[in-house]
Amino acid sequence: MDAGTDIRFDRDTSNCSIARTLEVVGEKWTILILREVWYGSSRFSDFERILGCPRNLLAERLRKLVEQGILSTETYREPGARSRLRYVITSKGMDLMPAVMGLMQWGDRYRADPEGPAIVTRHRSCGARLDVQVRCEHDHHVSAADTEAEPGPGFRMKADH
Amino acid sequence: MDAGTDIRFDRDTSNCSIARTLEVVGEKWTILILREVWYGSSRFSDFERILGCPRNLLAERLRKLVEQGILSTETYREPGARSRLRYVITSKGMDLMPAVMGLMQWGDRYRADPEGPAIVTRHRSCGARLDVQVRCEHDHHVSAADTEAEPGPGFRMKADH
DNA sequence: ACCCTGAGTATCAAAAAGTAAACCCAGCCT
DNA sequence: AGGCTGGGTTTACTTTTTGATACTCAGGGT
Repeated sequence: MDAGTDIRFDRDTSNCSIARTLEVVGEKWTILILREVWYGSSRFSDFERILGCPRNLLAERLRKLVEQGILSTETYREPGARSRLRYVITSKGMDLMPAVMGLMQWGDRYRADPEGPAIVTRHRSCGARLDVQVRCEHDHHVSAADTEAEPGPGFRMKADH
Repeated sequence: MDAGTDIRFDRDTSNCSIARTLEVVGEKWTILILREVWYGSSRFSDFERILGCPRNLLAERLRKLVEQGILSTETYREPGARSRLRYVITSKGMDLMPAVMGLMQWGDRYRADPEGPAIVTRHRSCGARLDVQVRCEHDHHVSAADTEAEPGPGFRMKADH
């Protein structure tokens, strides 16, 4: 392979989609907050109770997720109470769920309790169990071992090379 | 919904497959090490050069990944050099790739450079571009918004509840 | 025997996370 | 008007994680 386009050599890793995603969701608690949102929670106090995480970090993570457009806030009103904020997932946030489900699937497979997983996920419309898969444009079901990575349009080598 | 099986209430989060997976790959650098392995690197010095991460952390992460069976070590020998270790991904490690590709796909979509992604991935056998998808057992293509989570066999409420 | 190189360890300072507690503020209730 | 409550913010302190740098070690080359 030509060293000029060998992605294993001195490529510039500043334009990496994985690293950029981790900048947004790679901090402690963030993925777990998204898990709770996916499971249906939306209130600060619910996140706090279930996660058991420090309130200052929770507030900080929620702020960042809203800033990034992964969550948005809505006001709601329970009878006899004043209106409050709730955090709801946006479509941009929903697009993170395949990755989150991928982490869950791996945990179910390799680190589950003897009794089985705590949570099972289903296709709401038909009730069938879910599976995260890699497919190609020809709709082949692709195993990870049968994938390859090559330089794309934003590929760059390190400047000082 | 019955509070006794409402996963949003006081469930015991110690048996969570997402959290357990993050215990293994949730630290800084770990996912990026797996990215490099996926791109084809296998040597300590390659990881160090490309990631630019501290060597002690790199050593620690590699040790943990080997301990967990995600990577394994092999010895290799280049002519005129002594035999050394190389890190190769196991099938258990390969099963993490859908989650990693999911993160990449989100970054490609929402945080890409104007020029486009640095790396594109293909199905090696047919050359077509890849897509991470959620499917159900009936092989429907499922959108994240059309999923639901319910208690599974390992579900438990908090003890002190 | 001595130097070189890849692959790590050891050490320590800096940054981030965790913990605990006090404080704030809007608005419903009395 | 004053108290109460949910949903936070602020501050102060401890512990853990990260980052930078120096050091080690094993073996091959000369």
